[in-house]
Amino acid sequence: MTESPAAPRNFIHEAVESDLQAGTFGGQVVTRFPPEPNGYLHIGHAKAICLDFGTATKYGGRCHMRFDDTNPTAEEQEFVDSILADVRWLGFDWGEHLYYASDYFQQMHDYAVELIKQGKAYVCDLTPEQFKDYRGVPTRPGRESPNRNRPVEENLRLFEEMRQGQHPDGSLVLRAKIDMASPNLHMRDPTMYRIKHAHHHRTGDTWCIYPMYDWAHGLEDSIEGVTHSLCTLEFEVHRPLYDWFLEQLGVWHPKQIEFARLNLSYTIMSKRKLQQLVEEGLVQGWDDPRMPTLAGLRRRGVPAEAIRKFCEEVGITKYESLTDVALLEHHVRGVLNRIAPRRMAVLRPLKLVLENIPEGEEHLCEAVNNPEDPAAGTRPVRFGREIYMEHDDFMEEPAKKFFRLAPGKSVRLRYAGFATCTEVIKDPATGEVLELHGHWDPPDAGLKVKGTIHWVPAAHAVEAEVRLYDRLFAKENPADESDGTRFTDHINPESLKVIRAVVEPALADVAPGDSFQFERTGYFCVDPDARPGTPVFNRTATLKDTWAKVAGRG
RNA sequence: UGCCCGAUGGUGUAAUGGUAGCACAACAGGUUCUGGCCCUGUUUGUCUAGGUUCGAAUCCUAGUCGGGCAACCA
Repeated sequence: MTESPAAPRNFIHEAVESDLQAGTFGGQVVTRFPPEPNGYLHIGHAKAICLDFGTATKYGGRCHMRFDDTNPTAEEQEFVDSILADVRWLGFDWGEHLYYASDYFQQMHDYAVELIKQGKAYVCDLTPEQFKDYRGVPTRPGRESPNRNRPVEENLRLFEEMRQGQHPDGSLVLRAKIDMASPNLHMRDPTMYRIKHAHHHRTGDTWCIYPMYDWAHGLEDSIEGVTHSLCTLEFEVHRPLYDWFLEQLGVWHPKQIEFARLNLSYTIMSKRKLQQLVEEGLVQGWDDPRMPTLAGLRRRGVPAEAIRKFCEEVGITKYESLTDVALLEHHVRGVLNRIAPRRMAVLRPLKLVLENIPEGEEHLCEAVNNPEDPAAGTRPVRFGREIYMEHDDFMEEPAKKFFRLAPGKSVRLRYAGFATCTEVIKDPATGEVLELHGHWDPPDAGLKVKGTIHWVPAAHAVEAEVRLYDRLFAKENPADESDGTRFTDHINPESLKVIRAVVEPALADVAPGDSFQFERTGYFCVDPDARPGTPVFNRTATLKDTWAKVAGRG
């Protein structure tokens, strides 16, 4: 593992340490990451993954990768595959500990029979409407089902009939007999099994009854010898039930500990909402680079290491918070700054003709590949009479503190000496600046200039498609619809701008997934859509732009 | 309104009865062939009211505010 050394301690680690000290679980630490294979993983899951695997690693234990596949109508093999790939990409290794809840279906069934025999579970034929009615509401106790005192033998017979497929979907359920007056709704005789004549992606048609989460999850943990079952806050009210089942059965009893899920500003994390974005075509798929899915972040060019560092830094608490997406961006830049090779790319080209360089004459410049990493070496870049520069690096009437090119002014050309602007060629009709002419001075001319700009040699410029991504939502907390608006109302119309840029020849031959820093512009990652000769780059993040702030202030 | 959980700068967190610290963000400056990186500095915080204590962010009580819970979902 490439985890940074001192992962900060949190209240869960304290609990683990105290269990270790007390010998509660025989000195072991076993955690698990238990996704349901019904969607793609997102950065919120990454927090859980880092916690589950990180805690196990920290205390010399192990973490199980387990699919909680107890609902065949929602789950698919496609999601199993993507989840596995995403966890691996994030940098975690479950070794041989890959499990499926569906592998325990027989064992869970047998435990259910045992509970029936103990008189602690019964088959109930209440309709969903009646069920709801009998359960009551939080402020008032429920009523007992008329089936509650069905004899054990009859319960066994009916449950067996359920298993054999003799009853239609929804006609019967198996319920735990706990307490219809409990202030905790989940303790009011919760459902353990429902009938679903559905094809399961792993067990096929072997089963037509499927266990409910509360019944299944604790058993999965117990069967695998999990010690610390870490989950999000909304399961807190389920804990008494988790404990109740394992106590009745007298089996291995892990400790469930809850923590707050991750919320990111300008982002939505709900699986349902993400699905809606995909289905309504508001994004281009689960791996759209604007999506907070791991697949999307990967395609965007966000390094796994940045996600791990981010997850480590947001910490683990029981307080529901909204983390600033700027913190993620900070780690993205931090990692990429260290490893991304530098290249020159001009996003909005403006031609600059250096009149004192003869046509056809070329100079070779030596460009540094990564100032943060001397081992990355240098590369040659050809330089000649005509170059492309960034349109934004020219101002006909320069603002105060504008250190770039303007009529009569000079700038340094990165690695290639100096340019002084002598003439501005404009479209007479629109006034638009079309081309610049100027004078060139070699690097040793020693002109006193404050600015350096990047450029691409016109004779060797390579055209590229560049996708400029920005945050998907313009509202800090788009998931909050309490103001009467819907999250889709706040989609940032500028979240994607596709442009044609010119890049230096060294960027002509790149592979999908390669990351670069386009000097002075941002970090970019090669998209799988790239074809030989026409690279496609996704903007991962901009560079910090002090000038934009100064200019923005007016 | 029944039960459960929580509350520390703008944001995320640390301090486990003894100097409220770190990171991000913001701001100011230094450095610089990237207005990047790096470096220095500044601003801003313990929800309220009582209580325990020599001493409370921390313990107790009450309140306020926020979140969660009424799928045959997980």
